[in-house]
Amino acid sequence: MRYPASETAEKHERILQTASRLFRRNGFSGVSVGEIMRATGLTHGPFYNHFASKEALMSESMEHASRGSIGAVEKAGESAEDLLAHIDEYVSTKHRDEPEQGCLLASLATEVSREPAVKPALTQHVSTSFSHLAKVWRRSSKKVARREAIHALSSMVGAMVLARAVDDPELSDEILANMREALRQSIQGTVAKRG
Amino acid sequence: MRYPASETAEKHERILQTASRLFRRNGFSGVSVGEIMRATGLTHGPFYNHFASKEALMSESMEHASRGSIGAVEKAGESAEDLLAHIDEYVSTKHRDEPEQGCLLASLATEVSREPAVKPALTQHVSTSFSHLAKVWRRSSKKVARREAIHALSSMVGAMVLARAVDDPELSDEILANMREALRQSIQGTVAKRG
DNA sequence: TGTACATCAGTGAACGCGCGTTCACTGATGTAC
DNA sequence: TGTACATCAGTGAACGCGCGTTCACTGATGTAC
Repeated sequence: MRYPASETAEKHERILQTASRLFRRNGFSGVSVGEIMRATGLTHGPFYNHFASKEALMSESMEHASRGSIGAVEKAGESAEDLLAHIDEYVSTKHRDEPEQGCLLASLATEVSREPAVKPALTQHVSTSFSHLAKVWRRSSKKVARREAIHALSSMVGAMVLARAVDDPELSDEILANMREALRQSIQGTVAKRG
Repeated sequence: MRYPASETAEKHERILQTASRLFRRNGFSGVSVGEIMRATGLTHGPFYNHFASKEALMSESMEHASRGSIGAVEKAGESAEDLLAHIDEYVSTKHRDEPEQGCLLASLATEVSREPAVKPALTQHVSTSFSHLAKVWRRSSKKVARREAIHALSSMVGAMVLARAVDDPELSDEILANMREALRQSIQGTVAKRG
């Protein structure tokens, strides 16, 4: 049957929202189209009224998640204090235990490296993140600022990936606590100096 | 038909070898049992003479890959020079482009975080790696040594994950080059001091 | 304003496919005598 | 040393299952007159 036109866009949005959460929790290959539609409260058939394929949804949901989180990264780039606050949130047990609303790089980057269709969306997100974060080192040279931004973001992603993959809760907590401390030291050291 | 007993152990080893390469290249869910057996030169039936399940193979192949690579990590822990040499190999375009013989953390850690059966093997690998790498900071306190080891390994893994996920070759190269430089700076700074 | 009809998002059964896994069977090897 | 037979890794057809995707159909909505 036909439905009010106004609902279509809203449903599209809800599918994206659900997909981006489920993908971050279980990975692209760990979630079926049917599951996403069921979780959205629809049957699986009309999926193809909204998206050309699962691959297309993967890419769009990545853009959706990026739009939803890039604001926090921008804020983190405003000052060393903002960056340190962002790091404390990012490199936390809460973020480790709740991937579905967390960083898309930590949950999906490895799978994206095997899914060419999703790479452009992720590349955009990474590139923008570096630019935002580099602003923290505005008193240093562009070269140093960029290097430190890359170092910081890579460390955060790597620490989260390892903390989630490890079985031993103590080791996992230790990875996060040490990384927060290491980043704090590193940032306080580099932001102060001129490059 | 029955085959010489001597061949059985050798075939088991070959399956592990093939699996650990294919898993690192395409991920656990990106490789089927049939593909692994075919690549090993066997039919898929006898797989279950060697392994209880695909999950069991995933775990054993992780241990196999760990055994094959932990020596390089041990070597890296011998001195700051050895660590820097290891970093130059690890954070390289060659390693980025050849995941099948590369670091299992960079290729598989995210998937392992959703595969409880494989976590113990990976945890062991991570734990041992930290211990080996921490030796580089033998003149610092245990606490600082461990923190720097965690920082270094997480950065390396994170940089590799991002470099592989990104579409733009220039950005990817830039991530690697900057991370090598950032790690060099960081290690030269911290190894020199006492903690 | 009321009526007739075209639209098209949603429905849900069905498709082909590849997956992990099972199993009755084969036959060279290894062993008992 | 020679023969008879039990062993068991390898064979390959077959299994049930869930996947991504398709499609003939439905019927309330929006539109033409």
